[in-house]
Amino acid sequence: MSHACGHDHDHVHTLDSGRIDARLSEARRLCEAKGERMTAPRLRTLELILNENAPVKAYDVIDRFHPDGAAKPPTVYRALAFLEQMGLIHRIESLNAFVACQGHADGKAVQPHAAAFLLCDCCGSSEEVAVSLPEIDQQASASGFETRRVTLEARGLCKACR
Amino acid sequence: MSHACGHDHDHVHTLDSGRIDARLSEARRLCEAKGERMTAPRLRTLELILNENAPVKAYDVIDRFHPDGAAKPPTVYRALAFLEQMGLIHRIESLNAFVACQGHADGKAVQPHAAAFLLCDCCGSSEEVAVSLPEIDQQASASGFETRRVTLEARGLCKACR
DNA sequence: TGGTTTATGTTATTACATAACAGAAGGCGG
DNA sequence: CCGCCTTCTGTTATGTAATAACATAAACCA
Repeated sequence: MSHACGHDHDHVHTLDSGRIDARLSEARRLCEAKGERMTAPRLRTLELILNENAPVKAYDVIDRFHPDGAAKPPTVYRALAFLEQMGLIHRIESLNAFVACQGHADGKAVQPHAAAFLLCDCCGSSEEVAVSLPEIDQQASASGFETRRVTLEARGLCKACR
Repeated sequence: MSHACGHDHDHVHTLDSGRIDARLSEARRLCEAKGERMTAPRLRTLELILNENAPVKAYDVIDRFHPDGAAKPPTVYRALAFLEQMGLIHRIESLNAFVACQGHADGKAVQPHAAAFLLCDCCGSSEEVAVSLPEIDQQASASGFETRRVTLEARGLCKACR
């Protein structure tokens, strides 16, 4: 896990394969429950995102998709759109990248939810946190604004990198 | 001011030229005060952003830069980076666009600040609101995370479009 | 005025994302 | 089982966003 800043970032570990398999199975079940199909490209895309516990670029998924050679962009972008709709991944706007939803890990709740992210500019790690936003809700109502989706991303340095 | 959704959006008005001139002068003064140079391409870029009171795409600025023909991308991207550093514009991550900072309008405070945005998906208008984020600050400290910059963007429908 | 720093001009390339259409696979009523 | 419809995938091409690298020019300053 080498990085732009030159450090090793041993603390940014990958999930072991058993853990990933468990989350892939869970994703399968979730889709089935919603009457949606968890197809091969969707599963492969999710697998590649779960392989990192940091946001992954679409073109990294594209490049790693096949053992020999890359996938075509639409294949992956379509899978990403689907996985996002299912609530299995989140798009990180400030990075043009995608990260697995932490709400599905460790048997936590599987409800779709608004999420906030703590994004380390040094090691690239991502932590998903749940927050309510009373102030912006209030400002929105005051303006007569109907909020549909909120993006909340904090960029900075994680504990290990400080 | 026609838009993708097919409406006219008369409520998304442009600033009159006197107002824009005032804000350009104010921007000049701000740069002078900071010992920075408000050059022609920077001023022109700011002018084009002030012409809309909605987020503007970089390539729209590029296309409109000269009366006859477009500017080269680096010219505009460099100006945008400068204006953002000066706190005169904000980047809207979820739109890949830039909007003038409202904190400089109407003689309000000129301090650099974290801002939140209410972004209408129908008419494209943007409203900048000031909010504090006690919950995410708290979550960040709990994780040992040092926040440097926060992106907060609410997408939805403005009062006029609802 | 000459050297240094900062900004711009220019060419080229890289990164990110989707349109459009053809074909395959799954679902379902007959 | 067949035919139809819908959904998903494959493929080509293109559109959109952003930056690298280096040459030139302008401002700053000793």
